[in-house]
Amino acid sequence: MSQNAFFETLRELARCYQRFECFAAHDIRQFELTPAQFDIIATLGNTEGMTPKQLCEKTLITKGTLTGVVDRLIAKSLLRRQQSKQDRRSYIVCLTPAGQTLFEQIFPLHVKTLQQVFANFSENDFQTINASLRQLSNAFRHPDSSHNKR
Amino acid sequence: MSQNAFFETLRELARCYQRFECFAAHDIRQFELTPAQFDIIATLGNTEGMTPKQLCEKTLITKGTLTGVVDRLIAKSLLRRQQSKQDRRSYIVCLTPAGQTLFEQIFPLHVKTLQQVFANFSENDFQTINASLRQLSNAFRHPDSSHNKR
DNA sequence: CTATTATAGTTTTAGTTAGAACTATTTTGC
DNA sequence: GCAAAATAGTTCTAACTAAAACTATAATAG
Repeated sequence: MSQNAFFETLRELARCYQRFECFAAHDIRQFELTPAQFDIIATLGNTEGMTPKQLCEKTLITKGTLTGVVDRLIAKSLLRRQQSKQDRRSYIVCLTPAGQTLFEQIFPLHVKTLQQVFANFSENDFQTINASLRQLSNAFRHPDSSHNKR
Repeated sequence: MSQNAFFETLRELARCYQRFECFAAHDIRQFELTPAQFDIIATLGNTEGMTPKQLCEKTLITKGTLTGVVDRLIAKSLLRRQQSKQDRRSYIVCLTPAGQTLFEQIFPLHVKTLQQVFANFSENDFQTINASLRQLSNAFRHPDSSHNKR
């Protein structure tokens, strides 16, 4: 069983991710947003807007899911759709003024929380952690190549 | 912006976890199970069964969710509920013979896949990665203590 | 012993999720 | 230029998700 050291690692990975989600959700819920909704708002902040396809790539939300998340944010008047001139299948999603205002409230606050969380991390810590995460990520995209869309 | 090195790390964490989920789902779906269902089956394998509470702790599935997942596995005749004698609020969940058979098929196969994925990882790699993940996890349970249930 | 409090599990709600099938448009190959 | 293939987004389905409110039972405190 000791040759299956990956069990421990996978458990740690899942726990780590879940704690992060749970932790981040705390800040976010105070503004009546869900984590997915926050992800979209934060991604669109300080941009001229982008297509759903670009949003999917940046946020790791899949396209079928994105439609619904964007719909709900539009219903809250935080986003709007803007017709694209190059491609009639597509459009640009961007923040409304209300969305912009919300972004300016919530984003700095969230950054501040994270700065506190990571206050004791050194440059070197981050490099080690990133290397670890990349090594893991790469392992998961390896075998069949029929696996894995990301 | 360079002082906010954590952005990169958080993105890597999310990507890593998602790739793992997506990767693991591939094996699992071939047996008509969802990741959450597999998690339960794998946890109950080689045990005498356990209470929902214990299952929640081991699998990171929350209690409200667990009820539904267990219900669906019972509907597939892979699990059964067994009344507890000590506590009438509770019961024991365990594999049926069919569940046991499925476990014996799918679990070794999944382990084998993972062994391939991690074939090039050394003992030392795992230690480094685990240390990284624990450092991250600990950061997320720190601040208010009002955060974080896990 | 009884009232209070805690715990085990369920239900409800609103939302996210992946995957697959679908529509509309664009791009490509011949 | 037109048929075939690719791409952008939507819709549909089944399931998972967290959180909160709920029911039933157990443990505790006075």
